[in-house]
Amino acid sequence: MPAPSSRRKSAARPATPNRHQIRHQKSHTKIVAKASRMMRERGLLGASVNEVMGAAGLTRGGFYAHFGDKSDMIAEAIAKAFEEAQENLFGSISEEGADWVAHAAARYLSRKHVDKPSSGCVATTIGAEVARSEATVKKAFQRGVEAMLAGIQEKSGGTRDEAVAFLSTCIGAVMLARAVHDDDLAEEIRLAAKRELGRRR
Amino acid sequence: MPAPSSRRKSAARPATPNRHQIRHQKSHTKIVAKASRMMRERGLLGASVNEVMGAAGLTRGGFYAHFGDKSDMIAEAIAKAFEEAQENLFGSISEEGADWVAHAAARYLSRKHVDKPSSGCVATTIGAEVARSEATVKKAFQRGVEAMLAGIQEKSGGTRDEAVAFLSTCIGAVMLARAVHDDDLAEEIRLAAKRELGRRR
DNA sequence: TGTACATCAGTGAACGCGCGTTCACTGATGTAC
DNA sequence: TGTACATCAGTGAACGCGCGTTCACTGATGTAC
Repeated sequence: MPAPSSRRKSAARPATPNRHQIRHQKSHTKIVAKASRMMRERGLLGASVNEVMGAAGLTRGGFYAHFGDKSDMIAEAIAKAFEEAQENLFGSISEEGADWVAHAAARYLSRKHVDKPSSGCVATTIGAEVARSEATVKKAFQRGVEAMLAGIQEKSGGTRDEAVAFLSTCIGAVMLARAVHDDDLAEEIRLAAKRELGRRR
Repeated sequence: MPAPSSRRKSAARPATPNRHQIRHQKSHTKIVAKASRMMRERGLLGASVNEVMGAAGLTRGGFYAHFGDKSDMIAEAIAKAFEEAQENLFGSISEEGADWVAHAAARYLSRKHVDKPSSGCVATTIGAEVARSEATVKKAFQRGVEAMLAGIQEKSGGTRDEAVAFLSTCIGAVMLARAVHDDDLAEEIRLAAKRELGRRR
């Protein structure tokens, strides 16, 4: 759900927000930002309400003035995470077409992305948990995936099928590289996927 | 860890197991089997000791006669799950080379596999959780991944890079298809990945 | 401008619950004589 | 073959803990006169 955030029955908001509203909005933004990072670091279950609120400088009691339940927060955090990740991973690549694909693959399959899930792609860290979550969460996830696919297809100039395969390969490879025990194998997976995606032009 | 299963300091086992040992072994096998399914259905955290033991027809107290801690059980369950999944997904495909790839992709990316995670590939369901788990678990996962990669490369006759990309694409696509809200989009992702993998020969 | 009351965002203690783990135990099986 | 004791696998109550959620509250801000 976008944001039924307010306690009130929500009569149309006045043009200029007052200080209560500003404070609420700032807190809301901070909670979602912290949730979106913590979620990627520790998973949906690992990002507990108490800890997310603490990271945002608040206490747990205030949570339900912002969200109906934990799933609502997760849904917002997913939307935020997709925006951020799409910017980090695919933003400011000047090339287009086949060259874009190679650059995007190199960015997605960079050592940095594998090593730092907290600012990376949501799909690699919580995809499986989303699959077991309720509709609100799955819908937010779907919107993010569709945005990524649309972006990939536009920039790469390829088919929809190619965009799907590209994203799937990226996600699978990063997840495998993170899950495996030895760094050598992790690197091998990462680099193999990067080479394979770079070859397709 | 393979199986430090016994309570005793484990003097070499006698050639013929007695009834105590048979019972213990049967329970052990059943616990691991239930864990391996439950884990894929609900995730590592979702497969609680209590519920796994209950599913195996036992009570929670007996758990620590079989495993040092929950991670040990998870590690064994992962090994079991990889064996089972590799048989289900890639077993008995008579074709070889490029034809094997198309058949294996069709099997991995089947509607059935997407709809039934409990007997499917472990990587799609718990990969991200494994990445956050301790060494025992990651090592078991790694062994499974290496076995799959070796199997793929042998049967497909392709390069190691191609095997890595193939597996990554399969895993990413199935995870996405499960996580997304609308069935239409799920099917699109599944079929797109299947078509793309089938084209490569 | 000054006062009295309403409304707001956030606090912190409390709730019921399920988690992983421990431990004194029970009843079946194995072993020694 | 029969008896006494040891050893086994599994039981079930109990532990401390963190979870999501609720609620009476506090102090800051907004509003009416």
